[in-house]
Amino acid sequence: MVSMKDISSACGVSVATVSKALNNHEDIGAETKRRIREVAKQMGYFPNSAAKALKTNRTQNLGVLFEEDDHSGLTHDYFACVLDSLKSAAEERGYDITFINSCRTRPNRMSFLEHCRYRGFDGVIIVCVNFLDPEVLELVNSDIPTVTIDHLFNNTCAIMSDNVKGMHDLLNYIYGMGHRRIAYIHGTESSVAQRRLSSFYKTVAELGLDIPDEYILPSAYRDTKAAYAATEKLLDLKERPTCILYPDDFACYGGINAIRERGLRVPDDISVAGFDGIRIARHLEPKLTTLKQDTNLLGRRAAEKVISLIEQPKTTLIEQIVVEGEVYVGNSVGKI
Amino acid sequence: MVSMKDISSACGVSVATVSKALNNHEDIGAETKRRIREVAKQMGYFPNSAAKALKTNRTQNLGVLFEEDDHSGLTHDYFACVLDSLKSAAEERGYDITFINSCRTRPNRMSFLEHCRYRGFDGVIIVCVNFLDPEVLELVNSDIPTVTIDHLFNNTCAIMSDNVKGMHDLLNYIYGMGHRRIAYIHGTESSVAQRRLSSFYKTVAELGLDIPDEYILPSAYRDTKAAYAATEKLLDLKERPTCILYPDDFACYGGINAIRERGLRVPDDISVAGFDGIRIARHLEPKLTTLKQDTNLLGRRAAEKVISLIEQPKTTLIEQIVVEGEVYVGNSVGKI
DNA sequence: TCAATCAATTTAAACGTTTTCGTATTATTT
DNA sequence: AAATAATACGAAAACGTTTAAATTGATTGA
Repeated sequence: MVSMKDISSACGVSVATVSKALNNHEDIGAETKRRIREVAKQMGYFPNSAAKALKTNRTQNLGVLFEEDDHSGLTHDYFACVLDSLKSAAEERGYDITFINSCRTRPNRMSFLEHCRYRGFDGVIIVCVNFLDPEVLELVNSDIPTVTIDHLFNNTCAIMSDNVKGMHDLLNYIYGMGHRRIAYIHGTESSVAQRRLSSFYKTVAELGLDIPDEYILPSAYRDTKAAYAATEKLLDLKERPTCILYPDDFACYGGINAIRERGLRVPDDISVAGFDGIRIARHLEPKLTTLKQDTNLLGRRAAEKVISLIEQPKTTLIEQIVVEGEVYVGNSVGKI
Repeated sequence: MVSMKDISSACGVSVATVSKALNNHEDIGAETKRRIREVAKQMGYFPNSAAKALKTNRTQNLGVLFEEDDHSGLTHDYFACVLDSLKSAAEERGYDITFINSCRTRPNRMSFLEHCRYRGFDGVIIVCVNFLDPEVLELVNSDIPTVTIDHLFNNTCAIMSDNVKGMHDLLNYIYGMGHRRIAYIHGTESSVAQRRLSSFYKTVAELGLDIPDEYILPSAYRDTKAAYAATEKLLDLKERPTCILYPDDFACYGGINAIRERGLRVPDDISVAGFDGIRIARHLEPKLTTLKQDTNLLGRRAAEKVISLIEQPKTTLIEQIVVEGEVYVGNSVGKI
């Protein structure tokens, strides 16, 4: 590897001059600068990130925290899309992305925070994780610039997909299609689930709908079996709903299976709506009517925010950034 | 950050002794070692990876190269699953994962190889990329231990999903279900596509089938529209196939749409089979009969291989590791 | 003309490790 | 008891940078 020393010898200047020339400092003569840069390029010089990091305490590297346990992180379309966009946005700004989470069963493993310190991440983005995990809290409460996605801590920046407005819009669309008996099979155990559920209640109240309790059923995210079972319950009701909302698109297909199994058609006999807007749903029949979350913007905002926390810590607000989604109109919700 | 110096002061020994104690060198007394380690733990010491890397030229960090252009990398179920498993396997062995590819439009961006040198990756895994890209070649031809997935270079280790056997098994299954008129809408422009196609020809020959030319149609991967169009062509034939193979599961649903649009049912009127085994396909109707590639093993083997190239360069063979998939029997292929 | 200012460059220390080689102490052999 | 070997530890250099402070030489102002 060619180092600054090599360049300095080649140019007959000191290493300091080379460093300053390459970093475009003010106090180096224009001609010297030009010469050094030319030689550097020609010799194929590239900085050594480790040395730079050691000296500056900056790595230009961001840590990303993803849930490992159930492999719902990377392999979940929503989060994968967020990560993809996050990554692009970070790279545009010269930051690389490294995964934080190391498997928990490793002997002598580091905590998330320890791992971050070890690697010297300039900032951290927490994408999808159990937010009650003590290790996550430790990380969030550290002095490392942190941004969370879809979860609100009191001392970090959060990029939030607007689940409240999302549910509101989706419900209004469905209402607009003439539906009055709307059931909601909702996710559980996350603040996102809570927000959607309360937005559901609020919106049906606004719309003056009277939704019976048995129309509201809990079901895990991305669990087609559970959604199937919940759907069956709804179909067994004497007065069955005309439209069913699901925790997410994936689960929605579990519900569709239950519906079809009874010889009912979507959307002719009963309508369904998903949530997320996973891409494959646009290519299947029925094309899911769903709330498409703006994964691209979510990832991008997260990267931008954490980088500005790193680079302008004073002027960057600790705030909650809300990213709106939009109703994607497929053909799973019919007109009544 | 607490450093070795802090520990050395606290213990009244030299930094060298601390380093050796923590790295479990032979020439440090048992009691001293114990004491140093205890103090280190108690002071919350963790090594500084940058300093360590600077000194040892080892980062314990692997670079992963993913295609960016069409975002078919991270957000593609197959590759996401491979990455997920890759990541777990690497982390079990103490290696972290960082993305290599930085966006190509950046001014003054580094080539892949430059990026790897800059970050000092100990090894590289190339997952999904245009293998003809000069930058990829430069990387592959460098002295950095490299493993490719699903592509064979002459000088690197390759982890290959067994597309030949996969196609063979899938065809045999379909044949076993009584199908004789089997069409293949195949992917293009990759060695994977080539291998599958030649395995298709070989297998139909073995089976003594006579497949007319018009049963073989090209179509891009994951392109539902193209698959739809190709399917229509097949359905227009005077003697239509009884089963259609698709480049991948995603595309297969495009084909299913075309079939259903004509009032035909899968698998009663016509059968279809996918390739990949993306998870959602098991939750949809029809459940795709497909060749499920072993993404878990692919990722794991890749991580293991690159790490052994790093840690035992002498004894590690440059070889091709083949990972078999298996026919996943859904209900999209019917009995004839 | 002499000090003062300024621009351009260098010196040297520092970042936190690892590692070679040397030294001091103790144990073993003769 | 002396020589030798083994054991435990330390000194110092090195890795490739950055940066504060010092230095040099030229230019300016009075």
